[in-house]
Amino acid sequence: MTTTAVKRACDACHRRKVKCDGISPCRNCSASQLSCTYNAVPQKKGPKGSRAKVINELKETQRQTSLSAKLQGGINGVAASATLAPTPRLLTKETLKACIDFFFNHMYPAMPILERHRLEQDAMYMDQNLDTYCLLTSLCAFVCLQPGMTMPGPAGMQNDPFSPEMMFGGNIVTSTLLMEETIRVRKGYDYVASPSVNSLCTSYFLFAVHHGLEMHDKAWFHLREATTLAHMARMNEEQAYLQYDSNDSVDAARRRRLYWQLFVTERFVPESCFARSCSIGRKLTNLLAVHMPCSIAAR
DNA sequence: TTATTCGGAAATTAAAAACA
DNA sequence: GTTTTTAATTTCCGAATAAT
Repeated sequence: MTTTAVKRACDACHRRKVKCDGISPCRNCSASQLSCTYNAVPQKKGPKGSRAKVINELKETQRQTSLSAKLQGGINGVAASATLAPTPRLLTKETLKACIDFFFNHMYPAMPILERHRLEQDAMYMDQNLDTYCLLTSLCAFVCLQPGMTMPGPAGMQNDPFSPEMMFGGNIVTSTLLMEETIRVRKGYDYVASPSVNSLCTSYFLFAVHHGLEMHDKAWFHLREATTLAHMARMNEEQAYLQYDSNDSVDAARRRRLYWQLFVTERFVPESCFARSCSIGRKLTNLLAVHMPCSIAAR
């Protein structure tokens, strides 16, 4: 009945949800004096992962949240802690993007434990996956503690649910908030049963954040937790990597680096070091530069 | 009145599962 | 291998709302 859909609508028509004629500049843009661009990168269509994945995830989160709502007697005493579900809009897309950028621009060489493409793919579904959500909140908590990291402020958009003040200590507040969010949401699902690489990274970031905040006992706890999870995932056995090497070399490489990261951190950032305040980022950079084989640190 | 916004139906696409 | 089923993404219709 109607005209056939154009294969690609321009950015403005897409936003406005109006029919685009697909030429440049399109009629709508010309009419409203907008510059007609086609910059948006189309998402991959079609199912991702196993078919039942989403439905099972939804079931699981529903089960967990109803369960935790019952179990939770109110840890902080405030209404906000009635559930272990993620706090809506705590972690904005802008903040997340800024943190991911900062991580890969400044921290990645010292911690090559994330793979950018995978991370960005995963990030799109963080609302559906608690494991991913925790990884991202802990990553942001860690990144926003770093010297030189400025959080995206209210200048651009006005949606700033936890408005990070651009002054001293502002990032510490944000970091603490995100760290607590990670820990809280983590209680809502069983990340120990079959530890994923992401939950390992989450523990590692929790370690790093606590360390940065001078909470050394808890830092140590999370580092040990990460190590324990790594052993549970048999990351100390070379044989365990063989299956990944053939199927998913990116994942295998990540596992190897992560294991080394843990190994080096645990060995060279012992309790004695906790007594002194030092920038974990700088320290690890130095340590890893010396102790990590190039083949592993490379990329 | 016309212009704009946006919920959501329909179409499109691609991966997973089923089949031969 | 090919076909079917299913899920994710896209376009854009048309009702609701805002502007004039």
